[in-house]
Amino acid sequence: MPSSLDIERILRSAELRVTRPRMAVLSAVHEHPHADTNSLIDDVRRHLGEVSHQAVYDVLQALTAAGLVRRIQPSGSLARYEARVADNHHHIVCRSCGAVADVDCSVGFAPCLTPSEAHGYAIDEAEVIYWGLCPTCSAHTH
Amino acid sequence: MPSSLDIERILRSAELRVTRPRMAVLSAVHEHPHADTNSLIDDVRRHLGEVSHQAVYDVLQALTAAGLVRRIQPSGSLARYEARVADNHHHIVCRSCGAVADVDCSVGFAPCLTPSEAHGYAIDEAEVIYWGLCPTCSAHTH
DNA sequence: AACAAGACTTGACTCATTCCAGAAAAGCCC
DNA sequence: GGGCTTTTCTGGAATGAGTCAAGTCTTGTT
Repeated sequence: MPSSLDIERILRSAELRVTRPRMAVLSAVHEHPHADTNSLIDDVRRHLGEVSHQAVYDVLQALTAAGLVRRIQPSGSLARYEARVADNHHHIVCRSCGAVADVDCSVGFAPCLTPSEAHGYAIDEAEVIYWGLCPTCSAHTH
Repeated sequence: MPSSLDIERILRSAELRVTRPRMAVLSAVHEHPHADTNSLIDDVRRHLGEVSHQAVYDVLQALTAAGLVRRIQPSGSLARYEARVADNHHHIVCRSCGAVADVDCSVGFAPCLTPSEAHGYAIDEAEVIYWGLCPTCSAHTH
């Protein structure tokens, strides 16, 4: 888990100003991968006291634009954020409880980046989401 | 394009009652693949006159539950529906205008259904979304 | 220390989607 | 076809994530 000095260094290396909300949000994303925006807001407030939700939205957008954080949004769930970026991994989402887990790329490097027919699109990313039931939920259905 | 008789047959085969809104919605999804809910509402009203948006939402949910229609919702766009189901195809989404195109499965049958490590999840579907720029938008950026 | 650019706060607002309760229609049995 | 049950449709109001805009405060710099 990155120390607050690490966090600061990460922000500076992305040429982002270092502010308390930004530190807190980036730490929160590192500590709680796949957390949705509301959880992050709660977590940030737990550390800093009152922070406007708008600030958190802004920060998340800035971090995403800077590539420090990745936004994922499986159908039907809220926006979630994670700090693992640039390593081409994918996600498993539980249909029942919405839990998210990481999966490494199944077919080696940038596997699915070549669809059979691209219709003239210039493709730059292949996002893979596996749907299923997490261990807990599949246990409950028996 | 299915005739209204086909549409009726499809509904009955799924044990759904045949109502005018359902016929209209299912036709609209067949005619406009990847249309969002509002476009579908407009289209249905063009054919039937006034129909409550609630009815369209209900019908879409019923059709989705019955497996006659598939709901897709790429990050940041509204819910979209398509009538191609159960053939394991994927989508290309334009980052700029949100246009959606179909792509057949890149690696043959159910390709990505085997992640390297499933974390105990029981996986039933692999959803792949390719992100990029559609021909029109990539032309405009030059 | 002071400046300019960039962040944060506040509060109102948008808009897709959902909830609710009553009215209407469809399917089914006779 | 008529009556009964069940499901669907209507209309309006509510929910809630996310956005906008104007003003104030910070950060990093000169």
